[in-house]
Amino acid sequence: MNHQVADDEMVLITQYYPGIYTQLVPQQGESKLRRRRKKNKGEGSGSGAMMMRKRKLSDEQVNLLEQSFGNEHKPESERKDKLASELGLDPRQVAVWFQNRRARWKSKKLEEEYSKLKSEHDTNVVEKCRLETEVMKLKEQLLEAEKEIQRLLLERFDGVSSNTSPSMSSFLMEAAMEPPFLGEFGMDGLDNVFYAPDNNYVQGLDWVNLYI
Amino acid sequence: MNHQVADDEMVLITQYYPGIYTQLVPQQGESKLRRRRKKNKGEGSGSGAMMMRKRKLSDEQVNLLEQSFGNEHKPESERKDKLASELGLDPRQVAVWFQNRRARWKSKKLEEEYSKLKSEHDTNVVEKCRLETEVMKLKEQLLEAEKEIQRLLLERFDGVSSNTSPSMSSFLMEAAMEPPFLGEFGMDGLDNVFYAPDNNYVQGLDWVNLYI
DNA sequence: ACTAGTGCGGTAATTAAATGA
DNA sequence: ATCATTTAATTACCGCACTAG
Repeated sequence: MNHQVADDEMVLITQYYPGIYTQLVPQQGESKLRRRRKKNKGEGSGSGAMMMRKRKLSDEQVNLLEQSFGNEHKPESERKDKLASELGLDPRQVAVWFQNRRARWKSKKLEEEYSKLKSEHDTNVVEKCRLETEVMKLKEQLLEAEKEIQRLLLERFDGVSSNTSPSMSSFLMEAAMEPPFLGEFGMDGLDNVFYAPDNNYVQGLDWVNLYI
Repeated sequence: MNHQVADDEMVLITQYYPGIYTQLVPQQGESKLRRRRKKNKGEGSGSGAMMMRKRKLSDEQVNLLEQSFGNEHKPESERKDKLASELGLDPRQVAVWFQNRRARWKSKKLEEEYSKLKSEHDTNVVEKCRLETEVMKLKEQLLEAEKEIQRLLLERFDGVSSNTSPSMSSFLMEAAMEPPFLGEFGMDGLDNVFYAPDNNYVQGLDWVNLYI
């Protein structure tokens, strides 16, 4: 009960209001090639110099506006004017409403995209970790296999290093002779495309609440 | 030189303004354990109902406010009051300014965090792709190695399937007998921790400009 | 319990700069 | 190139919630 001075009451304000945008403008054909009247002649609607300013649209007004926004975020001026007359609002107010609504929509979208991206990112981090482990494991197995092959070959020829499939053996050699457990795997053709910050710290949305 | 219409002019407005917030509060000791009782006495300051309201802070005022914001995002009331008197502003305006500034800072921070996260995410996607390829390659090699081992073993015993190191062989078997070229690798212990949308579409920031 | 003070989210409105026809 | 519209940034206010005395 501390500040109900003039909640959604009228507040007297000396404010020039944008013209009346009366729909009784001589309709000059097109929908996009007219409309000016910024230098409003204050007398319009309110007639007196003072205008009443309602601060906060009624639920009904908001509902209709919101519904229209659902249909199209950026309606034509004609649509806006029609809305204005239907709602008993100044066309200017409707225009302003849509502008602010778009801005709101945008930042909301940003937040949504952020959390979506965040969860995606997190799964990828986990996945990446798993893949790295997988690679290490496979390299180790490959090394063991190669050792086994060497053992079998040596056992067979006892000192001679000629085998039956040289191309495959060298192919295996190449892979198995890499130093295992390294975490980096060549960066074959994708160097320097992105810098890799590699900071896998997963912070929540807490930063929004700490200033400094 | 295009918009000096009435930049920092005055506009008459009927607005009750919160009291004067005199800075002559008796300082009661601590820095964190006081602060309450601003006793603003509403009718104060303006007393007359009409107030002058400057419609846009001067550069100087904004500069000082911005500087203060750099020091601390959420200054004490006393600090705000001091600022107000230094700048010739209503303490209310200063409070409002800080509030709006914080909101702005927050959404800006959100945008920054978003693009940071985005680039991180992109590098991870690339990395993940690379690792998957690596895994496939290694599995293939492992399969080849296992075939080679089988070949050598068969060649040696000609029909009998007893080898010299059974544990290692089964260990290799397990890995090499998985169907290669599959793109999924077990999901060992990490199932259902995160749902994996797996949509690697990399959209830019274009969505911000398309409504509908 | 009561009350004042503050922060925050949401919203309305205005202005400057960018864009478009 | 003027005029109209849109976006981004600002300023301000309300309503709610929380906190502290």
